[in-house]
Amino acid sequence: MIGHAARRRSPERAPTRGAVRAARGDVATRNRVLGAATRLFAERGFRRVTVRDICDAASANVASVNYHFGDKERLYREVVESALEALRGFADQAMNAGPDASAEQKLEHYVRAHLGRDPNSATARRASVLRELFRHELSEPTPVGAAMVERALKPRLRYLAEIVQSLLGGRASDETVRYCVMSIQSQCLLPVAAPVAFDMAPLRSRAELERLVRHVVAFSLAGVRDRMR
Amino acid sequence: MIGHAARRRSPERAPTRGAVRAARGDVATRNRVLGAATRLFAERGFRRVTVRDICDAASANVASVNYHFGDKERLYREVVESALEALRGFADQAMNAGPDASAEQKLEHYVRAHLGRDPNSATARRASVLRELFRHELSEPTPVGAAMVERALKPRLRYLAEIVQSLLGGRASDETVRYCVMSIQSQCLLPVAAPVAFDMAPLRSRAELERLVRHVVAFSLAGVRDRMR
DNA sequence: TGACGGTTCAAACACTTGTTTTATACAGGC
DNA sequence: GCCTGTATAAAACAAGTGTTTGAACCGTCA
Repeated sequence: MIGHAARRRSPERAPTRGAVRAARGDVATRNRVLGAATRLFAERGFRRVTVRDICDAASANVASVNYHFGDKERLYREVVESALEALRGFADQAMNAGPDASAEQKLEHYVRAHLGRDPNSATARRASVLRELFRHELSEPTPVGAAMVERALKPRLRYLAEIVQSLLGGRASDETVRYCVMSIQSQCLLPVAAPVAFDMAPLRSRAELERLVRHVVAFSLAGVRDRMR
Repeated sequence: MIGHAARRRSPERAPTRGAVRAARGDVATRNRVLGAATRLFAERGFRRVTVRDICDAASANVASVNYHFGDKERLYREVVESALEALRGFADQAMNAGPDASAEQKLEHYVRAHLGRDPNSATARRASVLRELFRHELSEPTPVGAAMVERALKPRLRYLAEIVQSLLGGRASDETVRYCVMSIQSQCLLPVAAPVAFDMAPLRSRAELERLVRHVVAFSLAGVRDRMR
């Protein structure tokens, strides 16, 4: 499994091109497998999905995972890679409140991108795939998880640090900034990471989401400003 | 596995008593297995531990799990049960700041119990077992997880709600109180639930922990008070 | 002492899971 | 036509996993 090299000989040279059959009506098997794997890995995590689950869901043969991706782990890596790629749009949007936004407006925009999004929107769903994958990585770490932190989370923390620094007028220690970032990001992450912990499971109404966003923004602004003195 | 009844016939009547051998030098096999299982489940979660792992660690035979506990799932349940029991001391302490403590002092005491504890203390280690178990439950839910939320988390949220209500002077809506509780508890939980996300992995010094506690308290007090207006 | 009963052990069983193999189908180049 | 390379299918393989079995061990007590 993950962390071990493929057992015997790995098909180093991936099937170069071709997909002759796929030119016709149906989606290429490779894509169907990738799609099913994305859905299932997000639902259950790496270990709790079998290649048979994936291939059944994709109406493909058991061997197709190994044929098209080498092994289960590389399929997982490709799923994560695609999710990270698809998330770029989300991240760009969350970290772009407009050219002349104040620090307060940036913070509100950032929080809203995380908590206030209609869960049925396309970006929200793509973002939620990565979030689910990440959630599973927390308790079931694979070497892939580090890449997710590095590419998806770290940039946001840096962006948030800029906002906080700006709010504090540059008069705070690095440690204070780090703690404020942690406090804010915790509020953005935990409710979605552990919905069960807060009875957040039922999907909230748009109005309720908006009140939640306003709460987190107000709470955090007050918290940060208190640290200024 | 979990969620399914035992396959053939389960030893309904647990081995009544006895443990004749254990009266002597060594710890009873049952206890060794329970201890090893606690450690391993906390480390890796239910599915990623095999009964052979447990029995090896406990220097016991493979059959001992099924003999003493019926099956792997019931062993897990007993581990969680013990952890919940052991945690009671921690919870009592976290939710008892002394007879005449102010709401502010209660909050500080509560936060310190969660974030500011020397990770090597006995209570902290017992609490961390349950936290680890819970962390795994987040991404790999078993029927046992609900009990953990109900018995370990819900009471704390209620206690925190009392503090917040007191801080707000009873002049806030239930929703506001709920959101404040969420904001505070998020800060108490996430850093320990997802240390990798915040570079919190290296154990912090006592002084650093103390500063973190003070930050969370100040940040949260300011946040709550802001919601009062 | 010898039957009894709780306990332990090595081995086996039944099943799952990732992977490999072997065979077949099919399109394009010779 | 044949040959080659790609793609899919069915079956098999090897390792791992939860569980069961049947014998052996060892105090206890009639």
